[in-house]
Amino acid sequence: MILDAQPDMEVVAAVADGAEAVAEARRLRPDVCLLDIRMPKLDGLEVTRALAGPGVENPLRVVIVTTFDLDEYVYGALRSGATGFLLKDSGPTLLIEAVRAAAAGDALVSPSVTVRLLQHVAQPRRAPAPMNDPLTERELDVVRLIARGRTNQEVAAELFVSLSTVKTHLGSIFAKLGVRNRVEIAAWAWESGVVS
Amino acid sequence: MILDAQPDMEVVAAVADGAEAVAEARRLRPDVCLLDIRMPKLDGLEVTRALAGPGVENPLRVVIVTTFDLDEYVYGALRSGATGFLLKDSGPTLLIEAVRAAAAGDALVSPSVTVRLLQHVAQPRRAPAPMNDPLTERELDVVRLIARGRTNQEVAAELFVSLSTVKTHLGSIFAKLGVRNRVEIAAWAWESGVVS
DNA sequence: CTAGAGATCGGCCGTTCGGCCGATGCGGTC
DNA sequence: GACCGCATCGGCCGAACGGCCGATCTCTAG
Repeated sequence: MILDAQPDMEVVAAVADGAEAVAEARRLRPDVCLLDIRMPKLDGLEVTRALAGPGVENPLRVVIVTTFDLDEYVYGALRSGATGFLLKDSGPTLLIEAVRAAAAGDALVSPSVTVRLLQHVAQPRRAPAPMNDPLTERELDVVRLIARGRTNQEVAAELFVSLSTVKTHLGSIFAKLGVRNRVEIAAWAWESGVVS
Repeated sequence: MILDAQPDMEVVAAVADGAEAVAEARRLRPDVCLLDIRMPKLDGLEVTRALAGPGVENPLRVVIVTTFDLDEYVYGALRSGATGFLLKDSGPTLLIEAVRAAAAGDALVSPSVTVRLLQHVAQPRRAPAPMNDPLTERELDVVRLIARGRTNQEVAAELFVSLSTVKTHLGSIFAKLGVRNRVEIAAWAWESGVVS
């Protein structure tokens, strides 16, 4: 009703489950699809992948509308190809704007969800592990290369030092960060924004 | 005018440059500040850092409103502490919603900007290996644990399988992702959002 | 019924990792 | 001059990793 009341919008179909959604969307090819996540037969993420996922030739614009504000849903939806993510408490104004944005190829995400997305995009360096002892600049060089998957040998070559030196630095990093292997170094580097 | 017409909003000040913005915002402490980026004396990003940047004790909510749709502005604004980013062509509806969201501690970003942010958050882009072959659910279980720094032995214990099984899965993952060691798996997991 | 994909296991073997010892130089500070 | 943090190197060794082979079991699709 909200959308049909808009002069520039028309609701062309309403369906009861995910399988119907895929069938009707493929038949009618609407400008925008609104999908709930929890639906019978196929859930919203699977429908999204079918209609707009990577590898689909003429992807439709999909806006997810759901009551469930879970991070796994958000990332799942966006990775599946959704161009919008709305919580059902967003009000009619945002719903209309989200559809209009999707039709234009843009994306509108609920403000309460956006604020969490931005933390992942723009987080300044904050160590997840309590770091009483800061890393030296040289140790950070090693961390950055380790986090990109380089072996000790490759790190040594890229920093123009010997393998022994790299291993010494690694030992210091292990002690300072309180981690036990190089993958935990990589995880720390990604979480703290040392690499991105 | 647009904002003052809202029953739940009141414009308490309007200033001519960045220096004034900082002074008035500190004096009046409004619920939300709207800032342009290009301003005399201090630009919007510097003002944002002063009012809402990392390390500020009682940060204000800042919404950037600008005509310049540049990635460096977007990321700069969000890293500086902005809780919203609007383009001036967004229309009055989104402006009102952005202010309302900011007042609630949420964040609204222009749809045309959001669509680019989402590509950075949700698109697993990997030049050498565009993943023609998706990982199975079990392989993803292994990836998630590996990315958190678990050893093969620990992964085996947590998944209730043998060490051999973990190594077999790892071999498949190496082949599918086109990587050479477990740290590159971790890096892929963080980049693609499999872990966060 | 058959073929294939996926999950599960085992063994062998060379490479890499990480811990632990020690050592040298270089630049600061007290 | 003495001390100390930092970067640089070396050797040794056990554990972990990763490649390569083959194998069984289940489930699904044709």
